[in-house]
Amino acid sequence: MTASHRRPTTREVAALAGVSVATVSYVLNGKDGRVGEETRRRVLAAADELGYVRSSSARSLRLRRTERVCLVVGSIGVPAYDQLARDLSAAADEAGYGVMTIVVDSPARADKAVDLLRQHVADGAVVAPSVPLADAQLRALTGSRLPLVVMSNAVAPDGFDVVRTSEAAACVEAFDHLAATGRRRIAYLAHEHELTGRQPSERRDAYLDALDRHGLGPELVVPGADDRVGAYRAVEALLARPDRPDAIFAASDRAAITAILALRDAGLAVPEDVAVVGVGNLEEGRITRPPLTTVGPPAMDFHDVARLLFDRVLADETPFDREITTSWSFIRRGSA
Amino acid sequence: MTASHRRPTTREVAALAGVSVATVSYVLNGKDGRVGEETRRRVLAAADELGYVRSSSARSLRLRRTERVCLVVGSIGVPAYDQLARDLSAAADEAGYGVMTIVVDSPARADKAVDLLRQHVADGAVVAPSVPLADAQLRALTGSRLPLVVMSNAVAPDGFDVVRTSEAAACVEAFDHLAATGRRRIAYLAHEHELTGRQPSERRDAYLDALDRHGLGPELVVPGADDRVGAYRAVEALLARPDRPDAIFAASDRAAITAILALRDAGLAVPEDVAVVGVGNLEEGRITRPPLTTVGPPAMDFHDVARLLFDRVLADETPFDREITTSWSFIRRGSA
DNA sequence: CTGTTAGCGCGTTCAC
DNA sequence: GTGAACGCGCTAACAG
Repeated sequence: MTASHRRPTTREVAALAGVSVATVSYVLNGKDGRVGEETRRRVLAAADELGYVRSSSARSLRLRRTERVCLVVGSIGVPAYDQLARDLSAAADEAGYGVMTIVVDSPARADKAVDLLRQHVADGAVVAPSVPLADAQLRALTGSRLPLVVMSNAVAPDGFDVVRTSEAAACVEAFDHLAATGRRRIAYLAHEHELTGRQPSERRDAYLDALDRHGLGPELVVPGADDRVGAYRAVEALLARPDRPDAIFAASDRAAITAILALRDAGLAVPEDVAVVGVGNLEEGRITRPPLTTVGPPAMDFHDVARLLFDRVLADETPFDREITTSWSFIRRGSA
Repeated sequence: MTASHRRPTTREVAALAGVSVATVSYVLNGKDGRVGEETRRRVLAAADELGYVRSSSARSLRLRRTERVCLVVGSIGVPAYDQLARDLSAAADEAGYGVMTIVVDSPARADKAVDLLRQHVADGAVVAPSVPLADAQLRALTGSRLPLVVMSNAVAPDGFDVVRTSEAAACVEAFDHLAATGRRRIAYLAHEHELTGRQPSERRDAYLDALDRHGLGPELVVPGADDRVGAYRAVEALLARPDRPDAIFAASDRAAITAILALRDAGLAVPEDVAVVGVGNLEEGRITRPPLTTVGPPAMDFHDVARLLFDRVLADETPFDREITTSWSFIRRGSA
């Protein structure tokens, strides 16, 4: 492998091997049966000597395919997104594809993400931001014929697959359980985007509805579900209130787990003094004392999502739109 | 915007606007001053009408630049990697670049990652797998003139920048502190890759060294630092031993925090019965009871890394190799 | 059966 | 404001 400044091209390999570029391409792509053994060897030797590596841009241009997929998420470091990233990355790897990640944490970034996607930086995308894309943005993407899997409860399949969660019923069940066991003052520990976003939150709607149906006090919604430190502080603040809650429903398991800790640190018993319910069904909920009662899917995995995407990406003709719903349930353990 | 099957090209926009493709390109890239206002408007209108979006592959090919960077990490869902991903993503976003993520969790994947990188799927990369790349792999990458920032204590700059952490001294300090406060049986809660990998671990070396210097018992190294559930189980197992430890040094803060919980659940006092030290200096260590004593950087951020990379990526000529060392310290809070 | 010729994919930019 | 070359790999059609 000779050192040189410009990357060698198939032309140079061909020249060195004394063959045409076509032959080089056939050899390098394993299209054997078209090339004699001896020639094959010469080409490989030449490529090796020059340190030839094909240009992925040129290849993508010619193939009209990038062999990359894109993951659009709301943030990094959230259990569900991380798992999605892992599962998609594993599936991509298996298919010989790469993964681009775009973090969409503002409307401006959403626009930029849509632009990028329309420029065909990837052959398909899983779209799962915490704030769903606008209809117009989705249409822009399907308009550019990009294979798409959208994770959202707010849209129906329309040129793309949809993966949704049916969380409402399970949440209702959780709140009914809290009410039935005598909780009168239920606090809701919310994600930031539930408070600022325009999108409805099934969880919070279930909360408001339950308060209403059971004739329970004024709503008590505070932020703090996004991270553990925030959750701890939020719970501390809740406990300092004169109308201290006797139950906390946290929009994330991480926050709920932290709530249990904060309550214990404050000398309160869970669930006797304060009941705690989380969302997500993290493994970690099994090691708290008491174990965390939660609302969530049977297991956190996104193989389905990855499969839907690659079905579309690798398909010859556009497949029918599909829709998968993951049913959540109320998983009663010890904290409520 | 007319619906059509093939994506429109600059040629078609040019034709519709009655100008040349060169003009279209100039207009679309804001190279004004070369184009009259009226023409400009016509081009823009034509592009809009056709729903023109430029092909990023063609652009990359021509520009010899992908406007993408790559992040190579050992896994997803680990606090430090997640933060790195966030910081890199933010920097990339600002520069109008995208981020590809490659998860390298096996030697085979490392080879594939190096291949991809050599094919120029990105204009530069931050390489930070839990198991460092082999020298030959690094050389293969610098050989293809790829701007590179390597996070590793095991290599010296050589055509790439290196970001290292000086954790040894702080770890030694931590162990000395444990010994000085009378701990005689110190357990080490290790990452899986510390046990299986060939790479030396500064933390564990500091541990072994300390045992030796202070004449402390046989080593007690168990896996469990990788995730919270594993950490909880590992600590339970440690406590069931006849030679129960009186101190636990966990290779991650997440494990250390979990250890505190497990100890409390077992009815033991921290630090009186068992001292706990973590690694990483997570914010979360401030909300445990007692607050977590840890070894780590003053703050977990990777702006430096991102800056180094983009300095290289955006530089006209290859800059000098640089090396940044983040000094860790022993941060004594309540748990030891 | 083995290998070649030649054009294509599409945006960018220099010389006129 | 334009013509045309160029970046580089892929493959259909063709020749020996």
